[in-house]
Amino acid sequence: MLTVGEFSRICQVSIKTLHYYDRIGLLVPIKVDPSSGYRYYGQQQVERMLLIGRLKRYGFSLEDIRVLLDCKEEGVLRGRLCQQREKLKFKQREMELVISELSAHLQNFERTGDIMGYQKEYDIDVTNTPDMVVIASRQMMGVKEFGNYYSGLYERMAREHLTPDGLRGAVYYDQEFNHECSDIELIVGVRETEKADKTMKGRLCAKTIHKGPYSSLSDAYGALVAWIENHGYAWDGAPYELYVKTQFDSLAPEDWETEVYFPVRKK
Amino acid sequence: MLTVGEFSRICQVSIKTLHYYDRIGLLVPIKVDPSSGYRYYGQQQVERMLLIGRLKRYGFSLEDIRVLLDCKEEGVLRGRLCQQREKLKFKQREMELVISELSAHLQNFERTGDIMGYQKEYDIDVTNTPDMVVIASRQMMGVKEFGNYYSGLYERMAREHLTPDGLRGAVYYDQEFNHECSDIELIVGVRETEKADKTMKGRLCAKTIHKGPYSSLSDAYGALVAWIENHGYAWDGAPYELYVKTQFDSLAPEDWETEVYFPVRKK
DNA sequence: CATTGACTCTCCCCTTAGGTCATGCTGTAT
DNA sequence: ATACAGCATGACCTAAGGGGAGAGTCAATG
Repeated sequence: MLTVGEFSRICQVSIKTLHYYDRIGLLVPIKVDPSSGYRYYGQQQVERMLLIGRLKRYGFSLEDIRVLLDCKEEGVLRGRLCQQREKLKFKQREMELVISELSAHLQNFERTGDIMGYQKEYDIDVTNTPDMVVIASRQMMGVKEFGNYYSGLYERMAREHLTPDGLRGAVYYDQEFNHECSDIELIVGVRETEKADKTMKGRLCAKTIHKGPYSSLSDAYGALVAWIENHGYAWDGAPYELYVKTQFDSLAPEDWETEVYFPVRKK
Repeated sequence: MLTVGEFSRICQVSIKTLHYYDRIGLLVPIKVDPSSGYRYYGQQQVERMLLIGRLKRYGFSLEDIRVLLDCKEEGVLRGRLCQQREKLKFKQREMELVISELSAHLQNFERTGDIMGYQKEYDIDVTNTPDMVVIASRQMMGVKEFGNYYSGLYERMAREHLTPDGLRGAVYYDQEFNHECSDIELIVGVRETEKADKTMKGRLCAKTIHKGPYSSLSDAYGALVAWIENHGYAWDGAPYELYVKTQFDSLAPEDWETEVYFPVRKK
């Protein structure tokens, strides 16, 4: 039997951490002296503690770890580990992207001496957009669930024998932008007018093209809004994006292209 | 002038976030109606908000960002960006390591069906260690500051014309392990007995070799402690590590080797 | 003018994974 | 018996907001 101090030295974790793990039920001492409250740990708990440390490095939350360790099915365990590996790989790719973004920013900064320089390079103009015949799916959804809902639309297209015309986009109806859950309508352009959900009437829009990953899309929004204000227009309806070049064209995120439209009227 | 709602839609951040940024002084509306408390933002603040979002992606804390944006010197700004890029690259390398560790773990798990299998592969035995003639530097230090203190020792070796014998290690005196700040003594073996700080007398130790990055070193500690208990020995003194193969031998972290020693006596 | 509905305000509590005192009790060695 | 190391609990703190309650405000409509 080991006291907290001994146990903490062996496992290389702080006593506070052990107190905490006891409190949340992740690692409960085998014995607690009822009169003094002293905690005593057993040999075999060293193993558990080390495993906890490992899983923590793998990026699991303590809650996840508790569930994992209490779960006896080997398959589930293996599944969760695999899944976590994929998550880490994904995060790594994301980080790669951020680094390249930062590098580009730095270059731009050194060239122009303006820390916001990159943002002024949007070409913006006002056009009358053509009508778009689309099927649509409007829902409260998070930005990350786009994939799920899009696949729903494509499934439906297959079922109803619709022909895509290459148009893909999203309309943002929401008043306030919320990363996790917003009122968003995904649209896919189709040929069959009669079977489509609706025709989005052409209208006057301020438009620009955003090149690069979606993480910096809001730069385009900012540029557009500034332009609209400065050129005597007023914002008039839900903005939308069309995804012109994306990962589905097997392009790297730096080469993606997104058109951003803001419906406007002359002030 | 824009209301919070409008501003939040344009910049794609939540109203809550804007409230928060106002509160911490990171982005203060150009006007606040004194009677109603309503916030009004200006055009030019869109730019600032977007830049904040960017810097946040780059991994800066909001406090950092506030300082950065208020700092007018271009050089400082560029320096911080460069520095942050290096930090991100470092984190990326670390993540790479974790992924490879997880992959190895998974393989081991699938082979043995034992989630702790990897941990049982330490070869442990008891040896009488030889005397070690060392110069030493004992301090409260964090694990990450090893580099600083080691370089101090090497500097001193150069100054006093000491000859290293290839031994490098650290003794852990502390009762409780604390990542940030522990009582650790760094030691470097030298040839000149008379000029050395001390001779660490050889004595009975349980020993094992840990292969791989330092993040999983505590596995070795755990294995040793379990072994000591199970084989009728008692722990008797401050444990220490010797770094046998490290990054200074230009090896990848997977190939590093560390010897871990626990002084023991027969029970 | 009054009402409605959308918008906004502040205030308070909650999250993760513990860290940092402060104060008081316990165990053991001398 | 006493000193001192070790241990306990509890309160408060972190970063970056999210969620909700309850109340006030703005603009358009009847």
